[in-house]
Amino acid sequence: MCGGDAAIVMTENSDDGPRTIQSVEKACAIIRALRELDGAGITELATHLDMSKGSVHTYLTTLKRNDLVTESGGRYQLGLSFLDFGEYVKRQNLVYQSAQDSLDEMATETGELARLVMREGAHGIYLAKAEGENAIETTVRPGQREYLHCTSQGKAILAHLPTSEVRRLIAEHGLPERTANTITEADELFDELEEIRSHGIAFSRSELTRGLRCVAAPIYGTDGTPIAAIGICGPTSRMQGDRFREEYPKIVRDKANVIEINMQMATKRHAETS
Amino acid sequence: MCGGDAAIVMTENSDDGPRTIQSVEKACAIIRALRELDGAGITELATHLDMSKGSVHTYLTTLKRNDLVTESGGRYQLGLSFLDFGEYVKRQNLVYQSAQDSLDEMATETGELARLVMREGAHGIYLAKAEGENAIETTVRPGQREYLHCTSQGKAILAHLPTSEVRRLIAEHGLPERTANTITEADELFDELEEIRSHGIAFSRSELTRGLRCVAAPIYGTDGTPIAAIGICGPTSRMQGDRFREEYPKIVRDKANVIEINMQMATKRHAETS
DNA sequence: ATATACGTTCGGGATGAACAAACGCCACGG
DNA sequence: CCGTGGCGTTTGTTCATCCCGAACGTATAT
Repeated sequence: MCGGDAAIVMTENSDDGPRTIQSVEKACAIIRALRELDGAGITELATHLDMSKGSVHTYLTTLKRNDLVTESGGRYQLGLSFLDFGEYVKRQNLVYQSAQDSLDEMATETGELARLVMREGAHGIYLAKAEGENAIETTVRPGQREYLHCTSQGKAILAHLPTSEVRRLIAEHGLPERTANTITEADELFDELEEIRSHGIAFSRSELTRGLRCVAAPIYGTDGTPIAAIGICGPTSRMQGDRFREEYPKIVRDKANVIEINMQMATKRHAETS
Repeated sequence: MCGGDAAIVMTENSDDGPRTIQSVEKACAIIRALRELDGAGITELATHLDMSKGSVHTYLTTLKRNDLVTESGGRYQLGLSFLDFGEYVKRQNLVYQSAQDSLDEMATETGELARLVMREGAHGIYLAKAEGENAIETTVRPGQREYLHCTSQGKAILAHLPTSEVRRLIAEHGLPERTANTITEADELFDELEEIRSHGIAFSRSELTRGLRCVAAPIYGTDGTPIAAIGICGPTSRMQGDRFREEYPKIVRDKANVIEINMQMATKRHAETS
């Protein structure tokens, strides 16, 4: 036998779940690092990620060949291809396609800011907005992620997910605190979700930004689970009384419904052509 | 000797240039395929890419863990993280930051569509636009790539690159034909570039879209090479006479200059703070 | 009920990724 | 002018890792 007894070595992915390609994980780590560092050199990345210089170099060459990173003068940065993919992902998204018109209408009818957020796991991802005449300016950027439990739109989604699913998300991600108003206790969250269900609408209470108030409603996918949410956001001063309690909730619910119908029609159309 | 004569095997990356990580190449291929196919199942991808099902599954699991793809009901799609990265890449881009205001001004002053294109290799990447009162609608989307030789903005960049570099690009990519008006002969291209240099401005001649005309000027980076271009685009009917030959070229050149200065100031500021 | 198609899991063997060290290059500074 | 340090790049070798193929479980359709 060549080599004598085979030493039983600790191969395999330790144990953390299903098999993964470690090279791809490393490539993803490099991409994330390039973002965090706003671009970097090879040595910098190597120390940051605890890899050998040679190895980092090979990875970067590969990513560069695939246009995911660019290099100039020894400095590597994320490439503009991401912009291309990002636009693609957005436009190909069914909710985005179906919501565009309704968002615009919401904005012009209310004069405020209308927003679309989509769920991905425990996060809500801000997809699109439409600005009314008096719309506030926000620093939120498309693609930005935020935990569902700390935005009104996120809570609108959570409220209509199965309780077991919500518990799973809490167990997995906890309830990270974002501002002093963030709900950090599970019981408190469930009370709030209960209230949202009874109203059919989620209100925010300045959880992320002081003085900002939102009215949000969920959008259901074809499978009956909430997959997104739309909302109207404005300053507390204008988001009050009847408008805040009756008018805007009605608008938001109506538009959410229109969007759902648009989505259903689009899926039907798609099924027919294939 | 363990194993007898070692069979000399053809390992290594065949020969095509520098070493790359093949797993990462495959991951990139999968990402591209998911885009082409607008999402796909595992078997579909496996046949499309000529890989084994098991292998594709492992890759997709890895990409899913890193939020680059999402899965629902056995159907895999590119994830919304790309939107996040795309926005990041855009906003972190120095040219984009410096050009925003100038673009808006160009649009309001002319009433037409103002555009910003950035170079990446042999391609121009459409980065941003500003719409004037009468701006035409285009189907071009941020992040979209087009060869430099078939847009006015691309030619504005080419004209001010070293001739050797232009030759290299032609040798590597050729001059693919996009419409009947595309320049496909190197000599013809060099004549046109010569003319652009003498005017200091690039005019389009409906190369990509019938009835569309542009006036474009390059934007130089700190190293003295053109790295981007801005342009005013409108219908041939309005892009005529003095406006087309004098007024708009002047505006475009001026704004390009402002953008260059903005960029220099930004880099200086950045250097100081570090 | 049977068959087909699909996603998933798993072992074993070949391939390829990682390391480390050396190299070339440039910019400083002695 | 040469030495020195920092950087990106290259390369040989070794061992881990990824790939294949085949089996399994499940859902859907005939």
